[in-house]
Amino acid sequence: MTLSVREFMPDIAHADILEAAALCFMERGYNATSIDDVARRLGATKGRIYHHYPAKADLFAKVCRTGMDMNYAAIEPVRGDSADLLERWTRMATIHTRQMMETRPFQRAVWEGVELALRGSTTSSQREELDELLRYRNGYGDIFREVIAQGRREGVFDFEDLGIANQLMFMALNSPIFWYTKRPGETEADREKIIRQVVTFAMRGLGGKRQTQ
Amino acid sequence: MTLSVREFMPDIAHADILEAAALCFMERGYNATSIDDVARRLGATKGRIYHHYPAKADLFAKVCRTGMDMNYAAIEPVRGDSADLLERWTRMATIHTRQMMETRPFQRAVWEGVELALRGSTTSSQREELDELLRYRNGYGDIFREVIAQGRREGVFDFEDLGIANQLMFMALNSPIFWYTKRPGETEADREKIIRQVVTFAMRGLGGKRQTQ
DNA sequence: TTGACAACATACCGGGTAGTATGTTCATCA
DNA sequence: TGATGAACATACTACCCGGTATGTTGTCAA
Repeated sequence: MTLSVREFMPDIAHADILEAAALCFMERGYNATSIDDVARRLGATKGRIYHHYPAKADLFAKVCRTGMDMNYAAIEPVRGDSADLLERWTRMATIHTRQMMETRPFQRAVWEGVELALRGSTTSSQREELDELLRYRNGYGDIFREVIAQGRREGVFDFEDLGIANQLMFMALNSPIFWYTKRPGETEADREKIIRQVVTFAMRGLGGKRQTQ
Repeated sequence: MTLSVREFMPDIAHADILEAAALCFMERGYNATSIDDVARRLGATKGRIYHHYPAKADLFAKVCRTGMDMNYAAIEPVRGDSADLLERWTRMATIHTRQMMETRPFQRAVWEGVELALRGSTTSSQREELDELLRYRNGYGDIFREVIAQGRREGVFDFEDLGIANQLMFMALNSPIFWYTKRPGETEADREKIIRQVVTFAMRGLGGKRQTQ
């Protein structure tokens, strides 16, 4: 049961702006999105946005950070779970994948933000913000990394290089941000079926010993 | 044995420009890359580029198409392979993954081009070029899709939805374009080890019955 | 040797956009 | 009730970049 964007946001006015920004960034990418685009989607003008955010880069950074905040909040309940390790990983992966689908605009911003940070060819002002996003995201990734590392020690997972395995796992779990779109008559069962396939693919890929069928 | 960019290109002058453009597009993305950036990398000026390409979009499209050309050429030899189906898939996947690593700048352009095409928020002039790239790329994807579909019928693969399985498979096989970087003292054996892990992950993810260890 | 053309370089223009400076409205509170 | 400031809208500027128009150099053929 992940959080909706609005529920998670304390400030409603900001949530409006952030949602519109996230949608624009998802549809056109950071560079191709103008502040006027975001304002137009809000039915407002630049003034409103620049009143709350000093620069476009700050707005983007806020969208990214909000996306990661939601991810952290979503998996927090199962982190200290005392369940079987493979079961814990499955819960985490399921929650994560669902998160990718339900908050897709924010997660695509995170993806692009990480790409921008890794390229590193930006001005020093937004450089720091993007680096912080990268650290924030790596911290999140480490949570999964530790689980699959322990899983390998316990013999429930089987892979060679931990870094590569983690990358491949996240590529699979994150992939819905690229190809998932909510269909008109889509039910909760449909979504669960998609999530199950993604999680199963990743688990098998990691050499998981038990089938999550 | 994949083709190098220069070997594959018939026109040398064009290869210079395309390589420089691919590197720029990889480092900064399409929108953030100016024609002057590409020219500067070439040690030239805009004039040289605009003499050969009518617009920035055409240059980008050519880079993408070149990337796909190389992919098609690389897997062509094993398409009609009479080997065991899982073996054939493994060869194709291995070649594809190696291709992602060796021609990474071009493949990242392809990735961004597909993203741009799917977003569809571009002017009608480059719209047609991007749509053609999309078809070109889908044709390539269908080659793999048919193999894993047949594999499922023969019982060597096991997955639910064919479309989702194909997406997940390509996410894994393509992933090196995001995280792979050639290390200083890297050997051919190192590269093969990486490729093997990627291919193994994808094969297991697809429910492949035999281990490629 | 000269005309013609390819292959560039140089100089310039125009549109789009981030950011700013300046209104304007409305609620709140002394 | 008037002053104050938040929350915007409006109007404007400066800059970057795609594209073009024009100049320059070398080559090659007749």
